[in-house]
Amino acid sequence: MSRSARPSTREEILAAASRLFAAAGFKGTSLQDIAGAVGCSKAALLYHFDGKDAILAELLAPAVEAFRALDARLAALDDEAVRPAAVEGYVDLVLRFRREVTVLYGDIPELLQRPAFAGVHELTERLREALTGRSRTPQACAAALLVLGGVPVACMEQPDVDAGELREVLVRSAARALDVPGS
Amino acid sequence: MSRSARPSTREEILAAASRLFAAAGFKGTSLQDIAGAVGCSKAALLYHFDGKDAILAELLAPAVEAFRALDARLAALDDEAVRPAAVEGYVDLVLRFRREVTVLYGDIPELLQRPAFAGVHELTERLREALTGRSRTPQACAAALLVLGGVPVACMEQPDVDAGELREVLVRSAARALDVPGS
DNA sequence: CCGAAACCTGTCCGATCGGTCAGACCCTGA
DNA sequence: TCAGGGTCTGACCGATCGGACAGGTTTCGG
Repeated sequence: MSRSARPSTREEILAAASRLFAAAGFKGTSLQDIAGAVGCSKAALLYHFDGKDAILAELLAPAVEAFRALDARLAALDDEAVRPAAVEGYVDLVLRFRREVTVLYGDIPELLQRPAFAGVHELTERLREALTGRSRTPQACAAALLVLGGVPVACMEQPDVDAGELREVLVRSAARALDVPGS
Repeated sequence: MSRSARPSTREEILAAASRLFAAAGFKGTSLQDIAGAVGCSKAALLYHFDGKDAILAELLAPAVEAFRALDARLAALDDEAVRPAAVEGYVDLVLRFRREVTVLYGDIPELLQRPAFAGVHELTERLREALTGRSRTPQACAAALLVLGGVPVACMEQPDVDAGELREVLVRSAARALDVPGS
């Protein structure tokens, strides 16, 4: 009786939910969608899990725990050593839990497909090329995406900071990340 | 076109929708919520706009148009001049349309409040401090948020790139953005 | 003063959501 | 053989969603 020989329904549910949450977001995925992907009834999901939130919680538990472990590791370092360790640790964390992180942003793609955002995708694509100086090296692409995704977050999270000051520091940081000459 | 003597119902709807969309996301805001904030009936919204999507479209139209203008401006530049212009143009664009950009990420905060993400907010806060070396200068904070928001996007948008390679280039770009010594 | 257009409301609709429930179908150990 | 726990289903529920519709009220030009 090896418990992990065949994929149990429970594991199939988690796998399907992970895929669907990452593709269409948490809100954008209904229990019916998951049940359809697994090939069982919606009631079967709710037999194995105490609701939709419980599925999400179990799916993200390893990622959250790893985040907590990183936090504990960084807390033991002094102010000098903490910065490079935080950078490497964060990048590693995100890369290790790519799928889980994608769940967080999963609702955005569907939003971008609405008529209000018609053409924005192509604009973003060209902006990404402009940020790399129309180069295609992995280094340039990754840096461009870092700026593309980071600037809005930096602006959103600091709504009270003066726009002029924010502009100056963000342009400088972004240019450094991109290795733009003269920065 | 209506003359803007006092705020018309139509303008009140747009203002309330902008506020609510940014706070709770597009999906997270119902027509009933908007109507309640404005102080009118749900049917009144649908008299002034052809559905929920139309409200979003009108709300974001100026931002999309500005994005398009930036795209046209960048297209006329050569590969050398385009990079610094793209950086400044993008930062300016996002800062000018902070509210509109926030709508895109609006669904995330509510998601983060679910039990699955219990404690993650505090972890993120401490990680931000670690990335700045526990400093509080605006430059360091903005750079940390740029990295915090940019790394997941860079990982998500390049799912096929080898993790090891992505790790190396992201660590380097992030460290440069943060101005970490020895990068 | 009147009729039409603009504005707004209450009410209703079909669809879909997350979730509940009684019962049926196994498989297994006594 | 039968009892019982684990598994799963179909039917159903209340709530909420975006939206449609008929009709009432206000405003305004002729």
